[in-house]
Amino acid sequence: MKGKVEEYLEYLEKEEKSIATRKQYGRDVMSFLRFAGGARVTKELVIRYKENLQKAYQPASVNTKIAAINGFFTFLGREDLRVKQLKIQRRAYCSKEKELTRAEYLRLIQAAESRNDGKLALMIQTICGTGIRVSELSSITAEAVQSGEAVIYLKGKTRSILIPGKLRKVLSAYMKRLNIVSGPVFITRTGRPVDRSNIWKMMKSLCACAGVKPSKVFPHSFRHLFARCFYAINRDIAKLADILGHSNINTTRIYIISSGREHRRHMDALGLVL
DNA sequence: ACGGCGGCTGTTAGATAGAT
DNA sequence: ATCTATCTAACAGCCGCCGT
Repeated sequence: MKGKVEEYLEYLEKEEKSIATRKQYGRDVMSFLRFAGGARVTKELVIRYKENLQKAYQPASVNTKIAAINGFFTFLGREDLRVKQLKIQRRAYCSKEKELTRAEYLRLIQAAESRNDGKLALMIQTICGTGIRVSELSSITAEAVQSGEAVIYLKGKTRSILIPGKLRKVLSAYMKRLNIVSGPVFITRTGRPVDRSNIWKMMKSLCACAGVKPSKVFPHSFRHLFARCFYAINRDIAKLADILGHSNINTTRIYIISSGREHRRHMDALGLVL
């Protein structure tokens, strides 16, 4: 089986799977083969592997690993070895450990300003003001700011998002100050778009100064804050899905599920317990 | 020391194929 | 036609090295 892994990866490439997927699958298949340790692969063995995974990983992670080896078995023509994924119930509320409030957001911006990191303050506001993903930040170009519209290509599709007027104004001023006339607005001294791991690091470094729990501060939490604020104001989930670039409303629902606190309040408000 | 940058593992967001 | 299971692609978190 080991010899077939290379072929499997080549096959995935021909199937136009992305590099990230191929790397993930390659790693997962190899870790299964290490578990098998050269023994003949049987359904029982695969099931035992699955049980082992469950002890060490989150259910969702177990499922990605199963997806990888299932694909491998199908590639080998061994459908009989495929195992079922774990079932996961959708959460009705999210933990408040991760839910960033508006007040905390403002404190973070202030913290960035006060340490003269205007770039970071603007990057955060750009993500939060448009709802884009951190990897989409490089799509915010000088051209996009001028036209007020950014075209984003990700997850195999393109979409365009609007840059709100106020944000355009502050970004223009920033660009003028740094003499940026084309290409991505947020660049490093080498001229390349700021790397996401650095954005992550910078955001975390603001926490102590702003008095915000670090667990709440990471690039995606600002996208969530955008979604919650948007929904709180106009209650239009279909429109929100368009802006976030979701082709499926179910995905959008993840963003607006109420916090545990709010969920509890709603349930108390029912008044069914005397 | 400090930001830039690449890379690794585990987790989650999000699209899609297939069942109902 | 809609919902769900499955699959895929990205993010989170972290580390280590590098050049300034």
